[in-house]
Parts: sequence; C-alpha cells; structure tokens
Amino acid sequence: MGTVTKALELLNIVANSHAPLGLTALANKAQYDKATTRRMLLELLANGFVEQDSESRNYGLGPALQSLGKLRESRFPLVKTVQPFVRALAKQTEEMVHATEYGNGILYSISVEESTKANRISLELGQKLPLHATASGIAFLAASTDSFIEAALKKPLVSFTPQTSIDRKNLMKSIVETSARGYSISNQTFDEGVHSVAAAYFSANGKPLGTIAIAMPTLRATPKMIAANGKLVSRAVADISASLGFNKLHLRSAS
Amino acid sequence: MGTVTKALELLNIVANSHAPLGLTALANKAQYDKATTRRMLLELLANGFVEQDSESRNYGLGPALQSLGKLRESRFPLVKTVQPFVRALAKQTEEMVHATEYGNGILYSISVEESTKANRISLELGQKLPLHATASGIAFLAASTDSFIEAALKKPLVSFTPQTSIDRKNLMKSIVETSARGYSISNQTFDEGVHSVAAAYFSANGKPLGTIAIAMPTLRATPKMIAANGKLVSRAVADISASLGFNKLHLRSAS
DNA sequence: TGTTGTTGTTTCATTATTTGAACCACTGGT
DNA sequence: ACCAGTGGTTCAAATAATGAAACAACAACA
Repeated sequence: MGTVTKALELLNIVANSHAPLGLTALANKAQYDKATTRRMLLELLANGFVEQDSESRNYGLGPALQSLGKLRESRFPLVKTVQPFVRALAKQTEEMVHATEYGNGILYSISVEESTKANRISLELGQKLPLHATASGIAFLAASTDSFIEAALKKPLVSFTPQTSIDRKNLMKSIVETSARGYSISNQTFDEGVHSVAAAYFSANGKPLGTIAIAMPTLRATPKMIAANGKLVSRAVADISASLGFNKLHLRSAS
Repeated sequence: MGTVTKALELLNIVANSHAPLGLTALANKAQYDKATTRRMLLELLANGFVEQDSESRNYGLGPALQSLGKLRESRFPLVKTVQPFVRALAKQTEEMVHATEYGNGILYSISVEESTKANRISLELGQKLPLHATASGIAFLAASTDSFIEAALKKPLVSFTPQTSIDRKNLMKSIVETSARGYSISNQTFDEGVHSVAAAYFSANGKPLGTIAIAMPTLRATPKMIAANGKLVSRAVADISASLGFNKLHLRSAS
C-alpha cells in the first residue's frame, strides 16, 4: 500500500471519529506506528487537511477540505441539483429523506432532511453507506453494470445487523427485484429499526451517480407506505436525472 | 518534502486548474515525473480525491472531497454561522454581500448573496480571491501577523486589472490604513467596475478565519456609501467573531 | 514527593517505497 | 507511412518511510 493511501486512510479515520482524537488513539485505530502516524498527521496538518486543537492537541478535519469541497461542488453542483428534490420529498412524506453520491466503492450522504416527527431517523452528512447493506446501495447496484456488481460483491461483506444479508445470491436476488420494481426496499439491514426505500439517479452519460432514499422507523413502514414511497423516489430520481442532462434516448457514444 | 505533501500539492494543482487536465499537463505543472504523477493520481483516484473522465482521461476533483468537506462543515459550521449575517447585510444594503474563508494561501467564497438590483455584482461559490488584489484579501492581511503578511507579499503578485497594485509598499500602506480604519476599501483591483469594502472575522483563538465583504458597481460607490458599508462590515465581523467564540467553547466541552 | 501511567516527541539503523529515464502502445493529424 | 502527441509501464538506483526504543512533559494519585 502506498504512503499516500495510508495518509488518506488516516484522514478517513480522523473523519470517521465523531470526536477529535489524539495521536496515540489515531495510531491505534489506523494500526500504524506512533512515529509514522505523527509524521503523516504533520504533513496533513501542513496542508490544512487536518487541524490540531492547540490545547487538547487532538486532530480534526482541516479547513482545506472545506474549500476543496466547495470547489468540487462548484464544478459539479450535485448537491445544489439534488437538494430541492430531497426537501420536497421530505415535506411531502414527513419522513427522513436523503441523497447519496457514489465515490470510491461506497455511497456518501450529501443531502439530508430529517423528519419533523418525534420518532425519526437521523443521518449525518458525509456518512458512508455500504453498497450491500443499505437500500441506497442496492438501488445503486441495481442501476450499475453487471461487472460493477460482480466487483462489488467480490469484496468482503460486513454484517451490521442480524438482518444484514451477506450472502451473494440473496443480494443478487434483491438487486434483480429492485431492477424490476424500480426501487429498492431494505428492512433494518444497516441500522436496527430503520426501514428504507431508494432509487438511483443518473448523470448525462448514463452512469449512476447516487441515490435518493426515504427512511422511516419500521413501525411506520406498512406495505402501503412502502409502495407509495417507492413510487415517490422513482419519480424523484427520474426528475433529477433529467435535470442532470440524462436522456434515455442518448445511447450513442459521442465522437 | 514528503510524498504525502507532494500528492496533496498535486491535488491542489488539480484544484487550481479551471478545466480538468491530463496526465502530462499535470506532471508539467507539478514538475514531477510522469510516472510519479501517475502513481500519485492513481492513489488519489483510488481514494476518491480525484476523478478521471472516462473519455478524455482528464483528472478533476473527486467526490470524496465533497463528502469530507460536508463533514468538516458539519463539525465546524462556519457557513451556517456566517450565512445569516451575509443575508442580513444583503437585505439591508441591497448590494452583493459575500463571506470568504482562508485556506491554503488564498480566500474562498463560502457564502454569497447577490443584490436584487439590475446592475449588480456576481460571485460564484468557491471562487478564489487572491490576498493582494481584493478588499477581502487586504482585510485579511490587515488582521494577520506581520510574518504572515511578509510571507504573503513575498510570493509573486499577479495583476488583474490596471488598478491592481502589485507594489509591496503600496500594499503595505493599504494594509496599515485598513488596520486603522477597521475595514478595507478596494476599487476595481480584481474585477473592473467593482468596488468593495471588507473586514475580517476571527476564531475563538484569535486567528483570522475569513472576511465579510460588500461589493457594488463603482457607479454607486459614493464616499458616503463606502463609509456606511464599512461600518456595517465592521459590526458584522465583530458579531460573527463573537458567535464563533461561543461555538469553539462548545466544541471544546464536547471533547 | 515520588511513583506510575499517560500523553507527545525525537532518533537512527533498517527496510521498503519512491523515483525517473527509457520504453511501449495507442491515437489523431498530415 | 509517418510524426507528434497522448497515457501507460518497467526496473535498477536513490531516497524516503518505518518502527523500536529512548526521552520529555504532564497528570493522577498514594
């Protein structure tokens, strides 16, 4: 594994820690030597990718990420495009609605609107959602090529709840059903007590970019609800894909 | 220089290129070998920090930055804190108001409210504003340490309009005047026909974080207007700094 | 006050990675 | 067919990363 990747994984560890961590804690989590960890943190620090609290000496995400993120967003305004649909769906359903974007083998939540109800599902922005264990992930796979699915299912699959399926055949079945249905359904496969439906949206060149999902407590997930929400996410992703320039007739490759 | 820093600088080069560049172009810009550049890009690619267009094979900023940026923002909600002040100022002045955040030697626009007037100034989110040629930049420098100013003025200074001052002594004079006045004034130093006033806001530990600026067409920039807007930005940054101090204390208690 | 257990920090011989010149394969233009 | 661009690959040599161990600074506690 290259040094750069190691450093970036360290950065991911910093990102995935809810509270800022110190040197030794990070070294332990990353399984790197203390000295190595420190040198990497110093380099990340010098470039503004992490930040160090001057008193606690703990490390957190740095300001460079904010500016680079803004820059990326300004070049590819996905959030801006998707957010209105997420808000509209949230208002309509009164449930938690979120959008994800695919990147690096996983889905990232890029827009979240929580429900106003007392019993509601929460999700952090930037949260990582594994492909095999979430409604969003299955919806994304169902929109992907066979070779992509194969590659994704070849990786080791982690179980998050007793309901998480890590059986390849079962997952393929879910994917096929999702393709036929137009949206995915997942019951407590990632978080206990959370029921979700999701569908994928596409970029102009026809590749799936991410998903829209509606999540609610299992208590409220009646068959009628599920079907209604499924139709809603299906329509939302069709509209989003359209506004991203995706046209189903656009199958010929250019030039 | 460590390998990690080299890779991150390469990432910065990708970020600073307005259009996605190919391998050799990036290698030239970075002054690295082609093979080196490629390996770094592959590692950045594998981690989602850059993205490769499958047709042109050019590299652009990757989706991981968007999610990490969101994550950083959720932990350190600068935009959320600053935005209300920007909106309030925009409503009050009916001119374009924007906030910037410092990062990596430059200011980035992180919140923009445009004027409702027909003749108005526009600014994109994520736009980069050089320190020496903008009201925001001069305001930021005026709030910085002497050694920081010295380092910033040591770099090569680019001219954007005939009014851009690239003379160090002149710039120092502007900085000193800004310190005394409490806000900076810049007349068409970055964009022709744009007049701006700006002031810097501070984090809890007393370091300048970014600026608030009001920009208007030079036509409307009467001395009275300038003075009034200057007072407004001064008051706004004082309020923002105060509310950032609170946030910082809040974060510390959490860890 | 001394002891113990934490931190973060530095060192340096060992080790493994990075480096880059040269080379290959491909594409589009002439 | 040729040339001038790409991106991509190779492998010995150069260099940077590694990690065990020692060190320092601090806090908790008897």
